[in-house]
Amino acid sequence: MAEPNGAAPGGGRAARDAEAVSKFVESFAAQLVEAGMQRMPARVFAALLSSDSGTMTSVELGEQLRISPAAVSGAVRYLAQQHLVSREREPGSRRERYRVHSDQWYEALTNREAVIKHWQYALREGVDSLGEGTPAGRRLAETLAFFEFVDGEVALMMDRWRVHRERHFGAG
Amino acid sequence: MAEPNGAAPGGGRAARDAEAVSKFVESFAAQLVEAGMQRMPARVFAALLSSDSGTMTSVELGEQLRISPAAVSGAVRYLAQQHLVSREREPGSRRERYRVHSDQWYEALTNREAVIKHWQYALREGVDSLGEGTPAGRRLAETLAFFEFVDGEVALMMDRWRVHRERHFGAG
DNA sequence: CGCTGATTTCACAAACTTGTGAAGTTAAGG
DNA sequence: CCTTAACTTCACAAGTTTGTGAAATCAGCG
Repeated sequence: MAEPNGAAPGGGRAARDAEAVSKFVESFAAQLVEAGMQRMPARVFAALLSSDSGTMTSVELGEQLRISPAAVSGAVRYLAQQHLVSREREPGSRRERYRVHSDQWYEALTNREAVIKHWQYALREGVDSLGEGTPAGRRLAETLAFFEFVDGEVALMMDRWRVHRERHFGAG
Repeated sequence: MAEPNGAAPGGGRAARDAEAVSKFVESFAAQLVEAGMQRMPARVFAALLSSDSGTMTSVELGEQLRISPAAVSGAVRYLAQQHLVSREREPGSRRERYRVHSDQWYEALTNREAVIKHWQYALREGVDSLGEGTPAGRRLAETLAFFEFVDGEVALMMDRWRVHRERHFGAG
């Protein structure tokens, strides 16, 4: 049988408690679902996050999560599109490995670039069609200003985070 | 007929272009849906946002959005729970008004207090059950540190926003 | 180049969500 | 207290989403 998570029992380190891992995976996935991610991508992502190597194959994911290859395929496609995981072909094998980059995933969380732009566009439309001078128009203009403010602030915050991270966790 | 949005035609100001308002309401609601809000709450909220007085009655909402009283009821209950709207009883009437506080709603967006706490709890559980010393445990610890960092930064950012807002929009 | 194992695509059944009509509850005003 | 308008609750039908099995496609390797 394949050894999930790159930690082979008897391989020099105590075997991971499969049940504890699974418990974490499911509860973390539940958080992701609550935050709007679909169930399968959430579970796959959580499983990858909790693997020591940060990579798992399709088969390993299917076994840990008890889902079909089709479900793994769909989840991975979604995660790759969102830049939350990358795909690697193992040289000399037709097997693929999916990898989570620990430092990229939460950056993606804050990279709402496209999303923020859509909000700003919708709000600008609103200000125009309701009229700048109307109370409703002014309310929307203020909301728009808030988004513009946040947009800039988040970029600065991430710069500070990288410094903070460097200090506490060493170079990436 | 009830006059939606508190702007009575012939009441001294040009009548709002009902179709333009509706177009904005639906497109803004679509953004909210994309961001994870259910359809009805999103539409009700967008309608309130685009009303001049910032308040609408159940009947007005039902007419503008073409939905049943039951749908209005459910949507409003959800929005009130999320502190996105408040309910007011008109004195001397059995009719209720629902109000959006322009400055409260985007604050609520960033007040992920409860949500952030859940994430932090889930991640701490994960660090514990996977082991602080393992690669996976370290990955989770770093993610947890990120959330803690963001938590603090967002609070500071909102302080700066209030100053910025005061300057550009005058006192609330 | 065909064999074979890995991954993807596709149609569908099951499960879940959503909004409605209708009945039920509440409270203002006679 | 009875009437009646306003709001809420509830069961259900319609619509949507989700994950699966099976078939199809892809890519090493002999």
